[in-house]
Amino acid sequence: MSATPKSERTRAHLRDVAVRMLRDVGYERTTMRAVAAEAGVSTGNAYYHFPSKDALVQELYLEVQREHAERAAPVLAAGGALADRLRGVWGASVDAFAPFHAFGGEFVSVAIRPGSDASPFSAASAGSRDLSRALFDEVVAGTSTRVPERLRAQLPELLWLAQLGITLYWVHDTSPGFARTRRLVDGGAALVGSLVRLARLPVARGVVDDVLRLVRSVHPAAEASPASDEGPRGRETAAQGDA
Amino acid sequence: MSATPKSERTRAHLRDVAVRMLRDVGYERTTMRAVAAEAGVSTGNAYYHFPSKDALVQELYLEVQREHAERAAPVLAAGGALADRLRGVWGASVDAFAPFHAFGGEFVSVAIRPGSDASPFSAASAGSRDLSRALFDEVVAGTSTRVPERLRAQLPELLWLAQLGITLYWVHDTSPGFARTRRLVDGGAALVGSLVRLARLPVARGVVDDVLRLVRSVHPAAEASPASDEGPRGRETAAQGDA
DNA sequence: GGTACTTTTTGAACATGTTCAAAAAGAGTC
DNA sequence: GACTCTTTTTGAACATGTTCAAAAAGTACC
Repeated sequence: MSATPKSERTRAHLRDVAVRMLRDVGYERTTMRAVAAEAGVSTGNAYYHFPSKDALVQELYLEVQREHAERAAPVLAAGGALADRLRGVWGASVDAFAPFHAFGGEFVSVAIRPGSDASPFSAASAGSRDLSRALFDEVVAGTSTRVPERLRAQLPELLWLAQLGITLYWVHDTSPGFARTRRLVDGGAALVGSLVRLARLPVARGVVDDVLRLVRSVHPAAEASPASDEGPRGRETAAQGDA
Repeated sequence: MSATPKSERTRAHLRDVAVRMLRDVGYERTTMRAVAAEAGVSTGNAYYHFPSKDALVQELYLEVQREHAERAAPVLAAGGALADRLRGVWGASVDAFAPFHAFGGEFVSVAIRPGSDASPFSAASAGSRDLSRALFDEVVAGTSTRVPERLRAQLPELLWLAQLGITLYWVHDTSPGFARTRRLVDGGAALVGSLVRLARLPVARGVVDDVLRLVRSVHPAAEASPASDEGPRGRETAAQGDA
């Protein structure tokens, strides 16, 4: 781990400078030359420690995700209804992401590119992704709302995907105080509550099963209908959805 | 319109070369210098006719959208159940987009950036956006399925947003023949059919209204709760959702 | 056809992300 | 300390998107 302490210090310093710069002046104006200069090393050296600019952005994501988790913690500790927990966790993301809204578009643009290390589905993002996913496992696990057994397994992932969708919406949201995004969060959370309640009714059972089956069949790690689905395909990374 | 015929010819030639190149070698390898050289003009001249590389990508979108509309036409002409029409139109997009899958990620990345001309919500995209939206107006208008009145007004836009989501999924889809995306299309279409049917039941009425109200309240062109919502904000363009 | 004006075109220039060969610094061994 | 060998660091180089001042071509009017 601590290869050479000297090298490790250079790396850490570069990361700190980069994260601070990304936060303060955005993606575009955070040039590799500027980061390197600010850190007191050469441009090439920055590339020795980080394979690309995206790799630096990745470090930022990790910080933001930690911030989100921290803000969500009290909500998760409190127990309560699913809708309330969801509202709390989704809402916490709006607060945690707020400082980055000005450059959110740039970050999302970088993150959405399939090959990008910064993609929420990439192997490189495993760290921040797992952090974020765990929040929704906890949302479901710790709620007093009775969640039908059939739903329990897949619900957290769906809520995480919804989190991505909300973030995508937020990036485009220019309303003061992100009022629209907050309406989306509040309404969405309430809706999920209603739907979960509704899912218990016999009329809904068919549709619920359809949805769950569809989600499963569409999941990259699918149970594979024609057997040869996820075999010798090495380059593929983790999960992916539609956000 | 036909300002100077000479200038117009240069512009058209640049556009044709660019679209062909984007189709054949992708976004990155289609450099402005290469486009200009291939068209037999200087680099600066390309910038005289198109303000940015994104503007050229915009031209590609228009072509692809036309292709989609063309493939969807027979389905739309045929009438029938909502689910079938949807499956046809969404499925047509998979076929129409297929030649660009290799570079789909690059295009989406460009399109997702809020300020970008290539964004599906930008003013510059009005042309291709309207083309695409009209498809879903027609899907709903021409179906034999009985769609509850409350739904009719908003359904087309929701389906269009779903189209964006499907495209986003497709971009990440590495399964052979886009099998996963096709499962998503088939399952999604069937699901919409079921849900519309379900929406007629009294139990569902409450949730349906919640959804519709939420979508409205979250729409940029919202009826504005605190009155000062869409006032003196000139730079804002058209609609936007979460895809 | 010449003169004033606008539109179009050019090519050099700039800052960017990234690469790379070579230099410098470290680490281990005698 | 000198000698290998690896790790780290450097700075110049490359191709990119974009800008810009100036040249060329076109147009309108005398």
